[in-house]
Formats: sequence, C-alpha cells, structure tokens
Amino acid sequence: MTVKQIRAFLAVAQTLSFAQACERLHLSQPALSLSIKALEESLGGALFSRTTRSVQLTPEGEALLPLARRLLADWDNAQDELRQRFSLDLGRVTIAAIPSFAGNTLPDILKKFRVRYPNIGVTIQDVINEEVFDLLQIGKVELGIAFEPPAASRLQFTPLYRDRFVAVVPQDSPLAGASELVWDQLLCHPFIALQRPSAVRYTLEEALAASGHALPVEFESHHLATVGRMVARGLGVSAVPTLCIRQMNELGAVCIPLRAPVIERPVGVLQRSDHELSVAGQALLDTLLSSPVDIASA
Amino acid sequence: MTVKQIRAFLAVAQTLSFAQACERLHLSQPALSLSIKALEESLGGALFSRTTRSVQLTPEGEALLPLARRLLADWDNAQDELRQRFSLDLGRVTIAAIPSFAGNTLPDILKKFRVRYPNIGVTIQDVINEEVFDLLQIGKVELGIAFEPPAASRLQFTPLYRDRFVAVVPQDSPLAGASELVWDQLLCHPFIALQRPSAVRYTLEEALAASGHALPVEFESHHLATVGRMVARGLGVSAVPTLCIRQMNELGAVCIPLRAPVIERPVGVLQRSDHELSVAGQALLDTLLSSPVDIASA
DNA sequence: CACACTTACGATATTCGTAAGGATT
DNA sequence: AATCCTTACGAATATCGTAAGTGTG
Repeated sequence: MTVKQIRAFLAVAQTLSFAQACERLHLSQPALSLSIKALEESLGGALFSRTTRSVQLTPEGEALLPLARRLLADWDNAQDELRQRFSLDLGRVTIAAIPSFAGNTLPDILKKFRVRYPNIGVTIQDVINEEVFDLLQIGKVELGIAFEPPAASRLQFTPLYRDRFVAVVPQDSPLAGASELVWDQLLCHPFIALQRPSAVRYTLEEALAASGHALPVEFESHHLATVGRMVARGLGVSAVPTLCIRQMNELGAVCIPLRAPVIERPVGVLQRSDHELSVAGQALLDTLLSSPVDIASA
Repeated sequence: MTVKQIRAFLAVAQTLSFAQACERLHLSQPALSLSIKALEESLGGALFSRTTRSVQLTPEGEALLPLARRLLADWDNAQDELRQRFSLDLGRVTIAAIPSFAGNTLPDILKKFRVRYPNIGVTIQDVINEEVFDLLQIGKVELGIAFEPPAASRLQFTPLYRDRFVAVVPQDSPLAGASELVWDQLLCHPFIALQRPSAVRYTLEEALAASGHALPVEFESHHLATVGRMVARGLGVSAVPTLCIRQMNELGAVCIPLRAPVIERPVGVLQRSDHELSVAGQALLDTLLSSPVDIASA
C-alpha cells in the first residue's frame, strides 16, 4: 500500500470514473488501472465493482473511503508543516536573555526579525544571567544572550559586544557636566545598586574589589528603572551597563563614561554545543549577529 | 515523501543509528542513507545531524518524529482494518427478516455463522415483509429474508424454501387426530388470525378468497405466540406457515397439513441488485443458502 | 459503433545491493 | 585499525505510456 495508490483510490472513489480520475492524477488510464489493482491485491479484495460501463465502490471500498481521506489529509498536513519549517514559514524560537539586553537592544532586533519572518514566533525569557545558562542546558530555550559562561558548561559563546559600565548621576549633580569620571569621584556619593542576585551587581563588586574599591550601597532594587528613577530624584548615583544609557536618560538621569578602572565584560549569544539550531533559530542567530549593538546611540 | 521513507526515518530516529535501523528495515546501509537523503531533500532540510560517529535529530527532525509516529500508526491501522474485512476477521452484516423466519430458522443459521466467523457482527431487524423491502432499498440492511418482492423493486430474490400453511388446532379438538385437513374442515371453527398488516395474513386472505373461502376471524393478535396460546387454550383454530410448527407445538397446539387449496409462497433471500455485497455479507448469504430449511423438524 | 476499463509489452525511472571512500574513535 | 556513514555504479525491480483487447450501452 503506497501513498500514490491511496491517492489514486480517492480520485477514483470521488469521480467514480477511471477516465476522470486519470486527468486529476496526471496519469494514463492503464497506469491508474494497474495502481488500483495493485492496491486491491495488497489488501486482499476488490474496492471497486466495475462493469466496463460503470464504477462503483464495494462495501469494503466504502469502508476505506473515510480512512483514505483522513490518511491523505494527515499526510499532506505533516508534509506541509515540515516544509514550512524549513522555509521559515512556520516555527517558534525560544530564547533567554539577561534583562539589560532583553529590555534595551532585543526589541529592535526582534522587530527586524519579525518583519523578515512574520510567521516565526519568538518566545523570550527575561531572566538573570545564570538562569539563561540553566534554561539552555535543560533545553527550555534554543538561544541565550548573557555574559560569557564558564568553559565547562557545554555552551557555545559568540561575543556580541563588550558591556562597559558608565556612571549614572542626577542632572543637577556637580558631576553631571564632566565628560568622563573615575570611580573614586563616583563612589564619594551614596550608591544605588541593583539587588542581588544579578550578574551586573556581581561583576561590579568583583571588579571594584580587585581595584581596592567598595560600593557605598544606600539603596537597592531589582529593577533598573527604579535605580534610574532614584538617581534622577537625587537619592544618589549608580553605575550601569552601556546598554542601559537610553533608559537612564529617559528616566531623567545623566550617564557619563567611567574609568580607573574600566569595567567591562563580553556579552554574547549562547547555544548548546551538542545540539543543532532549528532553521528558525539559526535565522534569529544570524539576525542577532548581523545587528551591531549601537553603543553610541544607546 | 513516501511511506517507506517515513518508516526509514522512524527507524533511524528511534535507534539513532543507521546501522541498527538497517537491520530493522531489512535494507542495506547505502539504500537507507539514500532514502533518508531523498526524504530530507523532499522536505527541504536536514532531519538528522550526523557526524560520522553519531546521529542526532535536528529540531525539525524532532518536530517530524511525533507526526511520523502517528502517520505510520494510522496507516498501518487502516491497512489492517481493510485486510481484516477481506479476510472476514472483522466486519458487520445487517439483515432484515420477517418474524416467522427471524424467530424460528434464523437463530440456528446465525449460530453456525458465528462459529465459523466469530469476529463478524450481525445486526438483525425483525420486521414485517414490506419493511424488509424498505430497509433494503434505503440501504439500512445488506440482506433481507422475506417473500418474493414485486419485480419492479430492484431487489434480487433467491428462493430458500416454499412456505406452506398448516392448520393449528387445540390438542383436544376433534380435528387433532387427523393426518391431513382440508380448509373447509378448519373454517367451521372460530379462527384466530394474525393482525393486519402482516404478509402472512394477506397471503392467507387472498389465497382463500381465490378459492371462495372466507376467514371467520374471532380473535386477532400481532404475535404468533399469542395466536398459538389462544389455540392451545381452545379459543379456536388457526393456520400458520410451516416454519412456525415448532413454536406452536411448544405452546401446546397441534399442527396438521392443510390442502384444498394448498397455500404456499416462496420465501428467500433479498439483496439490492445495484449494490455488491460485502465480503461478510456474501459469507452470510452463502451460509443461508447452504442451510436447508428443515421443514420436517420444524 | 463508441466509450470505458483491462491486458500486453517495451521504455523509462527508481530502488537496491556491492564495492569503494572518508571521517572519527 | 575498526566502525559508521556516504558516494559510485551496475543490476534488479517497479512504474509508466502506447497499443491492442474486451465488454457494455
């Protein structure tokens, strides 16, 4: 029993004529005749009762008819679905990204992706750095955007940009006019930090400790927006990744480059090194890698 | 996309090894490799990511896996079902029969049929003669057992036996000892008849009218059993088809051959002449035709 | 006699298995 | 070196279309 045979059966059953079915199948009459005959032999009995002048379904043929309809419909649907996946006409990509990226750069990139592939859904998990690793490793997401993971993690890392900390100060601060600051200047003021656990917070503390500084933390919040608003109201100063500059400006705070030391860490795309990407996932990865992270405008 | 290819895909996906899948499919490794390759090309992308040492499903392959399982299961089920129908391992026959046959001869024949084909269900409609024709013509039943239908009915009639009327009298009747009766003797007594509409009743009235007799009907009932019991209780006499003799005896009435005139009518199997029988229906027909209606024992 | 399905047969396409090739452990 | 998948190629098989055959209206 082959798909062609069932297709032939259905055509004959619907037209009740070999001649008409031939045209629909783009097949010669003898070929169709043989095909039906082969099907009947494989099943063990006649499906049509044909006098040379009329074609009729046998009761067994009647029994096959609904089955054949369903089989062919399912068959064609499955085929279409797979083809669509490969042609990027259907699919879903699941990604996990750290909040600073998910909230700032990712929307623009996704917009671009959606315009190009309107039928590919994207599910975004906005989670902290370590959870990006976890979601990747348990297979919950196909791609991740985070800091570089430990080497032992079986995750492949492709750098996107270097995330550098900048100072955030109120507009009316004496520091606000400077074109550049050093950490010593910033840390004289009350510091408003992201709350633990957060990769941004840890990076900051480790790098500062290495250069002999300590954070004079006055307030803490899980949300960058809260931090930014607190700074804007003059409650203190902060330091955030470059990507967040736009957000800080929108909240009414001023961002200024920081050095001594320059604190930076690579951020990039992660994927499981033991699993291939789906076609849709690869397309999103390509979009990510071809979208320069515009730090200047950030 | 062919069934073989999907079968090959499933085998490889389940074993994650071309070599093992080969054995399961009784196929050489190159043939399998080509088959998978052809499937991948027809779908437009890779289903397996294979380094020479390991075989893995791509995300699209993962998407196909459950579809392939279902497609093959449905495919094989449909194939099995049809094969079973043809091999009489599955099926249902619907028949309609007049009560005198359905209640007397049919059970023994069905017993024989069921022993031979335990997986073929039989649905019996126990209805009056005309309804047998109707049920056949609207396609509700595949076979019918009834009197010979009018020629215009597009029903094919195969005679089974000739149904002859016998007298039914109480055990203590003066007629009970006779080895044969004529209608004149019987009609001297109150007559207990089947109620209209009933082919038996009409046959009787028409045949008697033709020979100048009339039925002195005293009681009427739709049920043969009631008629029999009334006779047994001495309320009168009756006349029933040969097939009902056993039933009358069981009810305590005596049956005696009747002549002057002999009233008989062929009873047979009916089928639509414009529709083929199912294999199961044909088997039941064969069983019916090869089961002599044993009037002596009736 | 014309139409519709089947059988016969030669040509074409597919599919298969053997043999050789390439890559990884 | 051994294993496993792929490529190459000749052979077997299946499928197709043309032509001839058969039965029905």
